[in-house]
Amino acid sequence: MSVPPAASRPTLEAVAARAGVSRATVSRVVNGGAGVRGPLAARVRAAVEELGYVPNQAARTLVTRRNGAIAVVVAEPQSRFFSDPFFAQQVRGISRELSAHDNQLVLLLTGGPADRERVGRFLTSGHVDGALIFSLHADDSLPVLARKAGVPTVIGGRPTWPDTDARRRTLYVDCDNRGGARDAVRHLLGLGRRRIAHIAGPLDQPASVDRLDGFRDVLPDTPAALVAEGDFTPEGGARAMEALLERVPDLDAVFAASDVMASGALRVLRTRGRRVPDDIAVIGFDDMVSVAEWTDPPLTTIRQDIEEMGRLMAQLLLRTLELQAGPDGTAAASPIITPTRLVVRASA
Amino acid sequence: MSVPPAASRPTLEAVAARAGVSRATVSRVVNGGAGVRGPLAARVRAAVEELGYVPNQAARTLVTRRNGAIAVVVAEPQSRFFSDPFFAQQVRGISRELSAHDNQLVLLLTGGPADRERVGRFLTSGHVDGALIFSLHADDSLPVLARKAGVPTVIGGRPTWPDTDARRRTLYVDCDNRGGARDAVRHLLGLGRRRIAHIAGPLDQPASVDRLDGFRDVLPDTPAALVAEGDFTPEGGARAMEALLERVPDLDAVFAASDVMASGALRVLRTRGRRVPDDIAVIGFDDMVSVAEWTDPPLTTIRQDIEEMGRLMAQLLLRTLELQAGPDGTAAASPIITPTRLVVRASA
DNA sequence: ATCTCTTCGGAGAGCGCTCTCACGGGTGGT
DNA sequence: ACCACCCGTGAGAGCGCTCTCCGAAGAGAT
Repeated sequence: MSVPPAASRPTLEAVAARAGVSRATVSRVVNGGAGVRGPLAARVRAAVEELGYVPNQAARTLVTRRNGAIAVVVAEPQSRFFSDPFFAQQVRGISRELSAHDNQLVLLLTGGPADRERVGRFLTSGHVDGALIFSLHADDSLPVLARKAGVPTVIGGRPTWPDTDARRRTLYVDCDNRGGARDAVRHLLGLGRRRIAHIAGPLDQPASVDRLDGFRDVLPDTPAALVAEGDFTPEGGARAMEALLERVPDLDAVFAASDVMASGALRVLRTRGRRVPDDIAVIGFDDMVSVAEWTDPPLTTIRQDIEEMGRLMAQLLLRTLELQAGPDGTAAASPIITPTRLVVRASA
Repeated sequence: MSVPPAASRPTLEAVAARAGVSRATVSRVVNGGAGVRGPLAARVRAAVEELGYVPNQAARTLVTRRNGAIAVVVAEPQSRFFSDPFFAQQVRGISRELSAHDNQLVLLLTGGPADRERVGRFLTSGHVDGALIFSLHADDSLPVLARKAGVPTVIGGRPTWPDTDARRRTLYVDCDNRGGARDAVRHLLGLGRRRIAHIAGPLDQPASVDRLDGFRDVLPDTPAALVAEGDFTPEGGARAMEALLERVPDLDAVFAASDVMASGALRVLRTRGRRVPDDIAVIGFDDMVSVAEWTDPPLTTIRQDIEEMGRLMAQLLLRTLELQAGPDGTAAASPIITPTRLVVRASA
């Protein structure tokens, strides 16, 4: 029972014996070989090769307190995770950055609250060096859990929590939602539009709030009738568009808080015989290629580089880990806001 | 440098001191509490609570040689992984089963061959207890790598390798592609169809081959003109359908090796004015809800329970691990073939 | 009341690795 | 030629945990 059935994997000790050196020397060679003379190092490497030695990660972690693995926690129902291209792109960016620094990506999908507890245990028990958390909803306890467990964490998107001290120490990466929204509205103004409406996202999500705020920055006197709340689905966008047309029949431009909602709005406008952009200019947000490029007409939108945001999240976390391990006078890293860019296509 | 900046996490030792018992006793309590008298156990649990003790996984792994984590390796470009509902369902099944046994799912996406090497190292270095590998293509080295590293592995789908001894010891979960195909064809025969064509998947994938074999089991004398190869895309299905109509204008039924290809075929038939199922009956494979239920007419198909297959993969792996740890007279587990079921809708 | 059997709890040996420290032999300066 | 110094190597102490002994104590049998 104590002896594993298969031939046990070779240890450092075995390699050392084979090469006729000490454990310490083999360790040095395996970890970069600094401070070991050429020929000796070569002999060690040969022994490693012959025995097919691979370091035991658990033993290594036990002493270094480093794992080489980063958790990506997605607190969304799996269906959402797999269907929304947003996650795909973000994960790709993260994956790329982590690989480049030889860190493994450990993806944790948490469905129900029971899962959440298990994920919490996983994080605290030292499986990973840090965590990247996507929690789009306000009440999520996971980031708090991670903080209490002392697991360095970077959040995807601005947290919704009140602006306490803890909040200010929280790292996150988000795009400049507010600035992007301002650019969108200014673009519409530049086209000579004067009755500009906004289709907002669900206002319990910070991104929606920020985009609405950006809209209001430029058009502070907009009456409430010109703002309708959608839910980031095409249907929600369509419903909002209908409501807006009803309330303000002569509007001449719409800024939707997402491309997907804009596509729903476009459908309604087409049905109603309003020409885009001639009668009504439409502008979206996200620049989801699969959406914005395929609408009719192709959608003018505010581009955010989602993959880059993923990359930055990973980078930020890795840098934090480095600082933590380094000298005590820790200059903390800070949140990152990525820029957005207006992409002009046919709809505005 | 050797002292972590944050307050160090409490160890077993600390809990033991607090509870006034030995390390061993605390360990026993933490691991189920067998053989510790009630009141003492309670005292220990209180100490654990007060100190917020969480076991150090690395230390635990070092001695138990168990990790509580299973890798899911997807050797596909990420775009495919995130867009194909097949993976989503399978991962959901896996996730469910692993969670139920308190194992963590570690998702590894391998894009290029460079990644592959890194994944190989990850597997061998003892980060995980076992691996579930999806490698749809014949030449993939990953399962071989895993075998050499001594990492217990279960493959998703029948392996393509030649039927060697090693192959026979390989565990996998697949659905009864051949039997399902037979059912499909028999159903068409039962409807009185006599000129039945087959749109096959890419024949470098075992699933495609098996489905074609099933087709041939029932109709051994089918001329080559009645079989066209597609590529599991709607366009491929459409092209294959066109070729078949050209070669055999009077065919009265088509069995497509996937719902997605069948949807392409349906489009072509509609364009050509062939009524389904009156003129030509169509039957698919997979029962992808998002496809089969939404075609016009709704698609008769062969259902495979993909989520269940994922669950079974996880189960098979966990059982293998158990056997490996258990008594030496190891009765090996064996591959699993899940049943398929004919789902009759309107198209046949 | 004595002896044996059972159960509970403690002591201690590692798991495989990293890292500090001490030491030997070479180099350069004088 | 000597001393100071440094660089390359080995010895050894843990990292935090599990698990196998063993002894102590309580229960039951005679």
